Amino acid sequence: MKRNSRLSLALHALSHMAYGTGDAQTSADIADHAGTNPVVVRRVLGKLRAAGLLTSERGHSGGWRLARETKHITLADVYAALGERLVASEQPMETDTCAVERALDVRVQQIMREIEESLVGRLEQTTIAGVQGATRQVPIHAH
Amino acid sequence: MKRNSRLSLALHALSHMAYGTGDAQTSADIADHAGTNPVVVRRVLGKLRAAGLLTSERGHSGGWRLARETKHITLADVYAALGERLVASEQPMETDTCAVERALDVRVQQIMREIEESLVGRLEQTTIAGVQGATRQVPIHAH
DNA sequence: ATTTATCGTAACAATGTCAGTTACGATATT
DNA sequence: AATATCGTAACTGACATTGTTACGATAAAT
Repeated sequence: MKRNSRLSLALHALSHMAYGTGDAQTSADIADHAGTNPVVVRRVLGKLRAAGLLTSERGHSGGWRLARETKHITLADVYAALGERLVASEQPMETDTCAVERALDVRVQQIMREIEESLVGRLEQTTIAGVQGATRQVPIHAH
Repeated sequence: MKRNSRLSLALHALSHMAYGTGDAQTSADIADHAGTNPVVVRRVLGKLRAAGLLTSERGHSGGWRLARETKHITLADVYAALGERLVASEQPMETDTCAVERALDVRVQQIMREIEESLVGRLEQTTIAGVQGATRQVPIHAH
């Protein structure tokens, strides 16, 4: 895995769990399916749990479960849970530049925020059920 | 500078040049204004030149000029020029997973591409003139 | 109670990306 | 000839990210 792997892994895991039998999915299983490591899975899914999208249980026969139906989880929820800012950044401004430059900075950051908001708006329009459901419609070209 | 600094720097430089007197702007000047280094500026603006958004001249009294009016340069042009992929990635799929997993992979990547396209659609709606023009309307709070 | 399976988390290594920097050649003006 | 500027390579340091090992905490199974 390489870039945007957290978001990609989260979508993978959520979609996969939606297929599950109702049993909890272990991080080892999810890691196998997603081609990564159990600790990495726990790291990422831990954020989703903190956001109330998943629950986890320790101990024997523990693992991960969906906290709600996938049709009530949007990509924006996942994005927010991971705390990613693909476009905008929340760095404070430098104060040692002139007023004109600062105004330009403000404007550029404002534009970035607007784009970020637009992105989130788009993410709100797709649910995990939408991702997962459509998977069935994708033709599988087995080589 | 830290994150998304290339895009941010590009917007900065373009907006700044739109204010210029018509003289070419040197990378040193732009670097000063943007709080970075001339070489970094030349790196980033070089991509904009390759995309036909800017021209540059070597030698004494050389520098950078806009290749078109700022109202004919959209943020999507800049984004494309920089070759950034904020959302999607163009990495090839792994072939050693099972068909179901591959189908899920395909679907996740498809979703990412759709989001990327949506982002570009949003970027097309704002021009550099829009960034620059609105700057005048932003109140300057001088501290 | 012991064993086993699982999460939670810390610590570390390997890797990759990126901005910054120095240096120097090429080129164009003065 | 001197000067200013871009173009580019090479290197460094900072930082982010993933993978990995290790180990404690917890809960079920026996």
